[in-house]
Amino acid sequence: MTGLRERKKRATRDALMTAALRLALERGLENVRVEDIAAAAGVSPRTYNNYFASKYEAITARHTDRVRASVAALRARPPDEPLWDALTEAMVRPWAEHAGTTDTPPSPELLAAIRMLNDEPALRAESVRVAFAVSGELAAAVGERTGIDPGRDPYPSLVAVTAAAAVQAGVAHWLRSDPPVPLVPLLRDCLRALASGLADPTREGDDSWTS
Amino acid sequence: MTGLRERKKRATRDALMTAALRLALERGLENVRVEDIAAAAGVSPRTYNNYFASKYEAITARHTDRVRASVAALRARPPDEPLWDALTEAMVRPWAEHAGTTDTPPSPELLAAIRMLNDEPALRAESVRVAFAVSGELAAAVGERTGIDPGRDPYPSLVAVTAAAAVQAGVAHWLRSDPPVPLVPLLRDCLRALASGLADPTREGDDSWTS
DNA sequence: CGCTGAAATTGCGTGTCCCGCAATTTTTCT
DNA sequence: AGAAAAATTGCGGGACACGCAATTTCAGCG
Repeated sequence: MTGLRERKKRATRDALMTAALRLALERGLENVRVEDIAAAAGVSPRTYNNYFASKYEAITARHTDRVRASVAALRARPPDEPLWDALTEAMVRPWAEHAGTTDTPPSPELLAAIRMLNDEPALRAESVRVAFAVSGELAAAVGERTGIDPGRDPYPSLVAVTAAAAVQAGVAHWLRSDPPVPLVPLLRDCLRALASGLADPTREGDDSWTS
Repeated sequence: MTGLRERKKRATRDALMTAALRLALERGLENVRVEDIAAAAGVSPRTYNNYFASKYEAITARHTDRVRASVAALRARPPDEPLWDALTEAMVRPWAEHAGTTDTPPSPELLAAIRMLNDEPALRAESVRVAFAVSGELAAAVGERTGIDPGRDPYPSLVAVTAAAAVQAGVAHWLRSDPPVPLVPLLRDCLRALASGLADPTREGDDSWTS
């Protein structure tokens, strides 16, 4: 039972996020001012900055919320599950829900949004900033799961940051793929390749990319 | 034989970089304005923005130039060298030159600079922005070396972006390490772990971290 | 119900930043 | 030496982020 206060805050935040993303997609990123977003959400420009510290935060908020969800997803996996199984599921899930499966393609608007996030340098910088901030928590979760102290051994941080990077690379490749490739299997491939060694496939003895 | 024009441009760019970093270290990042940097370098504030598009670009320029150097270093490696040997050398070299070896510790000022780059969110964002921009070229270099088209196969991008991430993680761990750990061997360990699979060391069958 | 304290919204002002434009100075080339 | 090209500079505007204080809105209680 949440009070009216909290519900209103969430509604305002959501309205700002939605309006910001919609306007950015309609007009292009540089043709949107903070004033426009605030007006579209029905609040004052000053209130905008009470919710988001920069113009780009609101636009990337949906995406960065998904990233944050990955950490929670990892913590929600059964503790005895092997690390890379749990990590793969946790990283893939936020994308699986929205980006469609093999037979249900992603909505054009979502695709355009993700594309904009990857093409606009300012938005890339913002989302990567959050990704790195979150990677600390992700490393902590990996540390708990493996029993390795992230302060003493770089392994948890290494796993967290490279896994996040692998997802980034996978998404970027997905956006460029022609003909289109289903995202979720691609992400699984990337994470599997990461976990089993990124051996040069032009040399002998590796078959992780032939399946 | 370079003309006067080009030499002067390099000199002013270098003066701006140096002044920006020095002032940021002396006063703290938020207590330095573009006007101050320009004054310290002996140019007008307007000229500053002819060289750097943002206040933070100049401060991170030394570091981002190092990152760019990694790509050139990879391209300079002998073409028949195994991928991960070449990649490790290319990624480590820019750090090896400045961050000291086991017996020659890094200079305190450089350490403070790198620490600031990792602690200040604005500088992190700027350096990561450049890192990702460069990672495209790094992926291209990996593609050439392996003969794999980055547009068709995600492998080159995956290698490039995860290797960059591994270096980031290594540097971050190095900054936190107490007692201090020599950086170069640590980076080599991180890249070797990445290349040979980030298997969970708490499970059996992996010895890459015991050497 | 009405009151009181807490929390959120808002308006205003300020400092900073980034860039377009045109004028001026500096370098290069013949 | 003089013309062309390039860099520097001053000016001005647009936008952004934030501190501060006033106002409005909500929550809890007698």
